Amino acid sequence: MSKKSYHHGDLRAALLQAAETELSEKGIEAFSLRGVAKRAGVSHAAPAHHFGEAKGLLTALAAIGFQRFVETQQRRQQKAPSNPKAQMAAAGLGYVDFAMENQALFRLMFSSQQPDKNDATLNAASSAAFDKLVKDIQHIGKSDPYHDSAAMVDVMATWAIVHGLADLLIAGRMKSLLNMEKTDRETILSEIILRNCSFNSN
Amino acid sequence: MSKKSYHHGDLRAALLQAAETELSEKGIEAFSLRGVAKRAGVSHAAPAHHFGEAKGLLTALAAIGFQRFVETQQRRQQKAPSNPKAQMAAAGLGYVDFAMENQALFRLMFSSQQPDKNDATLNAASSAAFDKLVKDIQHIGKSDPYHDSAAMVDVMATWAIVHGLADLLIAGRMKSLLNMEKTDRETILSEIILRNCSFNSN
DNA sequence: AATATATCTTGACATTGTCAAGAAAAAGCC
DNA sequence: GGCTTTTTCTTGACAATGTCAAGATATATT
Repeated sequence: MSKKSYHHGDLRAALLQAAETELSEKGIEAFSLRGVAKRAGVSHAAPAHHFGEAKGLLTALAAIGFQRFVETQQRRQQKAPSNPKAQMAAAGLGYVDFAMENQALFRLMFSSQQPDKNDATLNAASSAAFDKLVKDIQHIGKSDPYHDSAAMVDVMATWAIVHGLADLLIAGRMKSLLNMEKTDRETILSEIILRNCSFNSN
Repeated sequence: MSKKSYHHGDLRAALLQAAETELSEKGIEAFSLRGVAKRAGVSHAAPAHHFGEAKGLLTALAAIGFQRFVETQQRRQQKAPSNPKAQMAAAGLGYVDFAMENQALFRLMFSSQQPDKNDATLNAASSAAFDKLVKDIQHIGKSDPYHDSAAMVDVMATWAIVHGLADLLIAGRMKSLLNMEKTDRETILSEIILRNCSFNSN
C-alpha cells in the first residue's frame, strides 16, 4: 500500500477495482489494460501475472458483476411486499436498475465476447443469476420450470422482457421512458414486467 | 476495378462490403480498419477519405444495417397471413432472425458506442425501424401509440420482449431455445411474442 | 542466513488508428 | 490536344495498445 513498495499487498483486488472504474468511465470499447494499470499505480505489465491476458481480468470482473447483479435484485425484493407478483416486479426492477447504473459492466456481462465462457467462476455466477430467475418464476407458477416446459416458456418470456427493457434503456432507445421521473418509469416497468406473465390469473 | 489502377471506381461501396465481412468474421470487438482496407485491396489509409475516422465507416454500416433489418421483417410479413397477429409475429420473427444471422452487425446497431448518434442517415434509418414497430402495433390495437400512452406501453412491451429474445439468443444464453430445430424455436418465439400483447382480447 | 519463489518493472515488438505529405488518375479549362 | 486543378489513393510517420521476455525486488522456505 505504501507508495514505493515493490509489492502492493493486494494488487489483484486493486486491479479489479481499477478495472471497474476504467470500464464505467471509458466504456467497454475504449477500455484499456494499461489504463487500468495506471489507475492502480503499477506498471503496464503488472496485471499479467494476476490475470494473464486482458480476457482474464474482464472474465473475473464479469463474474463479480453477476454476483452484484443478483444482490441488487435481492435488496430490491427485501423492500417489496412478500407476495409473488410484487417479488417478481422487484426482481425485474432490480435487473433494470443494475443495468442502468452499471451500463458498461452490464454490457461486459451480456454482450461482450471478451469474458471466457469456459471459466468456472464466471459460469457459476451467471448460472446463479439464471437459477434465481427460475426460482422466482417457480414461486409464482408453483411448477418447476426445469420439469415443466410451459413454465420454462414463462421463464424465457419474463427474462426476455426484462432484459429487453434493460438493454434498450441503456442503449438510449426508449426515450419516452428515459425522459420521465424514475418513480413514474418504474411504475410502467412494473406493469410491463407483470402483464407478460401467463400466470396472471393468480 | 483493375488490379493496378490507382483509382478503384467505387471504393466506398467496396469498403462497406469489406467492413461487413470483417465485422461478421472478427466480431465487433476485434474489428480492424486496416483489416477492412486489406480486404478491399487498398492501402490502410484509403478509408479515411471516404469515411473520415473509423466511426464514420461504422456509422454508415449501421445505417445500412437498419435498412436491411426492416427489409428482413417485411419479407417475413409478406409470407405470413394478413391478419394483424400473424403480421406481428412475423415481424418479431424477422427481428430475431436478423439478429441471429447478423450478430455482429446487430450489436453494432444496438449495443455499440461507435456509431455517431447524431448522424442524419443513421437516425433516419433507425427511426424508420421504430416507426414500423409503432405502425404494426397500431394496426392491431387501432389506436395511435403517438397519441395514446397505453398503446405506447404496448409498443415498449412488445419491443422489449422481441429485442430481449434476440439479444439473449445471440449472447448464447437461452440454451433451451438454441438447442431446438428452427421451426420448433419459432413456434415458441411466436407464442412468447403474442402472449405479451395486452390487446390479446382481439 | 541462504536459497527459492512470488511479485512487480523495464524494455521490446507487432498491431492499430490517425495524420501529413506526396503520387497518380480524373476532371475542368483554354 | 495540352495544361492546370481537383479528387482519389499511397507512403511514411507517430503515439497508444496488448503481449512477451528478461531482470529486479520483496517475501517465503528451509
